[in-house]
Amino acid sequence: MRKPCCDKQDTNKGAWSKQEDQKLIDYIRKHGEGCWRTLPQAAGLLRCGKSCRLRWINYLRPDLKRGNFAEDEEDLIIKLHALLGNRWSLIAGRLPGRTDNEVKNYWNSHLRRKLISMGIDPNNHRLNHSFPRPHHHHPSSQTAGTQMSFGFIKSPTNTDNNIHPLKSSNCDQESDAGSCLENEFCGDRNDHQLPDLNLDLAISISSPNSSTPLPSPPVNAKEEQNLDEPKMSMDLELFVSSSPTLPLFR
DNA sequence: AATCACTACAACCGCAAGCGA
DNA sequence: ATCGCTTGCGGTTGTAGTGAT
Repeated sequence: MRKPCCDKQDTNKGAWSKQEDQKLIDYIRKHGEGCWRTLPQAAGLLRCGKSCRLRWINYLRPDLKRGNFAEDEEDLIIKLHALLGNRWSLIAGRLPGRTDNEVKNYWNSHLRRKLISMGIDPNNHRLNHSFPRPHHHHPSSQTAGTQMSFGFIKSPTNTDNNIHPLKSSNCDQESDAGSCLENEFCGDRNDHQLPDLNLDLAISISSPNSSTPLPSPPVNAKEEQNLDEPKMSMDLELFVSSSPTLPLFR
């Protein structure tokens, strides 16, 4: 077993009781999210600040959506994962009402498996010949019927922190993920080496009434949380330029 | 009915970044 | 510059729930 994160003997651990939840909610309603270190004592909770913060962010916050992920959310997570890797907080920042923990769990329990079953390596979003090959992609053969597009691959020598876009995701209009990937990566193209490219990520609202993308979101995940993002399906748009690479992430 | 295997998700931990003294 | 504290992130674990045998 691991060592406890708090040295205090008298802090509760494990599942939260309703009374504890209520104390935390009441305190934050009155005083707002403040110093997590001192919050437990001030709120009368026998928990460490870290535990309170996690409970609030992942479970108690009033703006959480909860419930099943919609198809467009799945699609967006996959696209963002291809672009960002395991930057769960950044990915969650693009999904209103979702937390990094929720996205991470959903990825690990659903989406990873889904990609693997389609013959796609979830680590690099490539067709993986050691995984089960996708049968020739009838949309109906996909469990959720999700239309997905994967416009990105990693260079084989790169880590998650260095993922290259191969092409913007315009192939999703007529083909599903597998065939899109096949078009992109069939043959020996897995060895393709790509130059460093600058990425500019933007979300646009795929509502019939709004055809113009929103301005590029701030790169800081905290600032992203403050965006007044409409709760509707979104399309991911990538702008690839040859300008010097800008720091996108911390 | 009992047991086992698997899944989903809440919660924990260690680490690193950020920031002020 | 560096030290200590706090916060936030990502990886991992624990466990309740559910289906299969």
